[in-house]
Amino acid sequence: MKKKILIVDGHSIMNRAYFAMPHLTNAEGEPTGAILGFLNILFRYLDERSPEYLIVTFDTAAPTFRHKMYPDYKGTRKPMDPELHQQIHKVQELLAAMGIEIRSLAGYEADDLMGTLAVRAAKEGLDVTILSGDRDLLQLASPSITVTIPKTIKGKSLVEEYGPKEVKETFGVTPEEFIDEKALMGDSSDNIPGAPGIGPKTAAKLIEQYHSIGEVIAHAQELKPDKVRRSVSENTEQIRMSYDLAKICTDAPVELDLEGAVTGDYFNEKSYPYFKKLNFRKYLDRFTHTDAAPMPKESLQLRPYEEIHRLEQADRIFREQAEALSRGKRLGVNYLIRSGKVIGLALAPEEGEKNYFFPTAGYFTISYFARKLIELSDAASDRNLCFLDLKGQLGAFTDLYLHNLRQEAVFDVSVGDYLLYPARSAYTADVLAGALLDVPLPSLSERAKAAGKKKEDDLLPDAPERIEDASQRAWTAMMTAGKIEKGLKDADMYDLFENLEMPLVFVLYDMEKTGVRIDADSLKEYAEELGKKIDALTEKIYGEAGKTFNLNSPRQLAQVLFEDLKIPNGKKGKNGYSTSADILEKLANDYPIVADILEYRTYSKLKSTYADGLPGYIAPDGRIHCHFNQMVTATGRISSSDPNLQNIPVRQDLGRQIRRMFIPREGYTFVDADYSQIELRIMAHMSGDEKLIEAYRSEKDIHRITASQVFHVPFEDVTPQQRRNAKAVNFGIIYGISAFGLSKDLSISRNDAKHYIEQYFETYPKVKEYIDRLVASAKETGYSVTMFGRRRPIPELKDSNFMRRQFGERVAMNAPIQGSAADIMKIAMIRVSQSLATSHMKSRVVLQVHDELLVETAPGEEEAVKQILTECMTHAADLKVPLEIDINEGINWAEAH
DNA sequence: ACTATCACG
DNA sequence: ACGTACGTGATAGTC
Repeated sequence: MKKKILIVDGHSIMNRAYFAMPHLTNAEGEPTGAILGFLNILFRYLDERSPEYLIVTFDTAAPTFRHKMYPDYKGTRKPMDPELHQQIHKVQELLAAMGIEIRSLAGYEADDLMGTLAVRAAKEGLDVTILSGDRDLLQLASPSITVTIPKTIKGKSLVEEYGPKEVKETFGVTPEEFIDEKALMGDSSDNIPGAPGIGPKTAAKLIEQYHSIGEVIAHAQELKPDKVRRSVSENTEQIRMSYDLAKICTDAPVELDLEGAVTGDYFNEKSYPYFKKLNFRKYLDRFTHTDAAPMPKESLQLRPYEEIHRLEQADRIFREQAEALSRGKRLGVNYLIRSGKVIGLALAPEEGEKNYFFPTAGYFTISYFARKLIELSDAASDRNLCFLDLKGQLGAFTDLYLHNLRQEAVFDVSVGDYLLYPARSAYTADVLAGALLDVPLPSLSERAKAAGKKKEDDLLPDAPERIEDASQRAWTAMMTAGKIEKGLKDADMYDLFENLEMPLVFVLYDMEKTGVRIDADSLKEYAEELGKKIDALTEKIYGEAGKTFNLNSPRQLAQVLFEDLKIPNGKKGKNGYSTSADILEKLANDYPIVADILEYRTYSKLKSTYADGLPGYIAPDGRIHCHFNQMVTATGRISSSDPNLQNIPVRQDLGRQIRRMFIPREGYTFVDADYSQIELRIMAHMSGDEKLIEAYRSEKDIHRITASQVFHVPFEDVTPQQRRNAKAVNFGIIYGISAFGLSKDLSISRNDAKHYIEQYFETYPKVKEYIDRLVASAKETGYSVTMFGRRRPIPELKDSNFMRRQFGERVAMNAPIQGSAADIMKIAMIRVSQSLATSHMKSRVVLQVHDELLVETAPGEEEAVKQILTECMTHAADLKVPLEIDINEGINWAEAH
């Protein structure tokens, strides 16, 4: 077996990866897509073939010998996208850290370098593969040199491999003749002139007949037609020069250093920080050890932990830390919790060289921890008791103790960092340590993999990896708190953090802990009914289609509707026909099968997501405890998951039945309050448009008033159609208006939509000024701001891509409005929760759905709850228009809403 | 793991 | 010429 060498065309593979991959970024917002694509292509080959040697080549910026020969060489080439340029630098650093041989040569292109290295390696008896995105390299194919070109067809990555035989078969010329062909036809991307008037077709024909430019030129006079004959005979010099430009040099002044090119373990200590920074999970999982060498610039050292078993020792440590906290020093705290059970507590003191871990099993109780942490919170002189994802930690306290924890002493770095960077994918220790401290901290799942486990769940509850992880979480909280605090203060968001987001952590924890009761029996009955309807409809649809197929498969459905039944289809999307509701609705009147499918979709959604899905979340207490996520949305809203209780059906009767199954505990009732058009009211307030403000003060149907004013008709004469249109425009403004979006929503022409928008802005000129101001300000500062100072960075506004820039503008219009509404609701929630607590009421907020709060109300507290909700919600902010709510009581959620 | 679809505000 | 309404999460199918 011959030994194998892989020679990679760095630039061209990066280029290919850049255009094939979506725009990915790491935690710092730096582009990483092309690098990931590059690695995917590279490792696809390495994993499959395991070559003994590997060299990656890159071009240099310096002019090459070709420029001397022909100054216009590559003269028409556009400058590289800066986003790609940046990544080429980074991939070179990464490859170097991995220990991969990188070669480039001033005065020569990577092609020449590859050509030379390939020929020398072949001479050494190696089996050579060149990996390039570029067909130019095909001229190098020989019995021992294969040229491999990665291809992406419909998202699938494949490779094409060319030896001399494949080149001849595919292109009809030998590798050597490739050069001759190019010399004749030229190459616009490299600005190689070739023979004017001779394109790919003619060139191929000439080479097929004469095999080389020498022969073509020698027979110039015989060539036909006249045009070709003249072009060749008048441009012989230019053709010869083009040949020299096109020919890849195979005797560049370089040595083939096989020793440096030996392949090895690329997932090593040196490369770990680079992968960590890039945040490529796929490759991070390949590391078998996670003790990374520090980054070159890095001086921070990770700390070891000491496990404490003796009570006196623990008491002493807590005493010392209480004293340190009173002096303003920080302390990082992290409970190790595993499926609800506390395994231990980790502390990371600001002073000292080690962390501590206190295990529960046989040594300490959770009451001891809770008492000590309460003492620490009392001792703290500042918000210097630091946590990471505090809400996830509060379960380690029992209710009584939690009540005594001094909330003003705690700092949740995850929440703080979310305010600064609301677009991060996660706020875990490894992400924060990487982004803020430049420390490559392994995630727990990496630790698990390095310990030989398949996933982190396979680690025992008290595995050393988990303890180490807890210790580093505490450390990360302690270490990042200062930077985050400063960041928040510099951005004028500390008040928002202190008085809104931090108190909200406790409110959301309470809501999750309380949960909401659900009637499992009714849900089951409902599921059975739906099942019958679905079965009947399925049969009916199969009959109409004349065949059976999987109704849930959009692909198969599209095949049946648009190909078998030949129903006229709107348009083909990227991956075939769309079968989405808005397309099908337009066909439902003419085709009964389409109407049935829409009905089927409704039932099947209700059944799978709600009727069948929700029961799996019912806890032993008969209630669902969803998660209210505080660090997910870019705008400041809360999200709900596991399950999502913010998207329970309400708009249609059948779906709304599910809300009947959300019930209060025995003897209690539900009181539900929701803001009336809070976002439009915010817009009226922030724009200061007198007419719009007046409209809200009049307390009449706002969409009707809008219609009346925009379309110049008396209030009483507004038609339902006009009201609908006005409503759509109102929403459009909030979403970041565009004629296209509005036209699609209303199924009207783009011109009509544009006209509506113009009329709207004429009616409310200050709204126009306001949204223009939002965009201008976001462009200037790079972020949008809500009424309460919450920011959303909008890097899309600076994007080179027009579409993404447009998106940035819509975001700049929407985020302050949606975000201000979220701020106001959060203020209301905190006040409601505090009111209920200080008056020692038993009623509890159980759900929040963006503009709605659901309170499980104890008997006798109904009126008080209504009063509290009304007071807290309507006075959460002082706007130029009233903040109104609708409020109702009922024995289930549907009735209360 | 990604895409299409659809539930909510 | 480009190809969009803003913000979420769950499910099923397909790769």
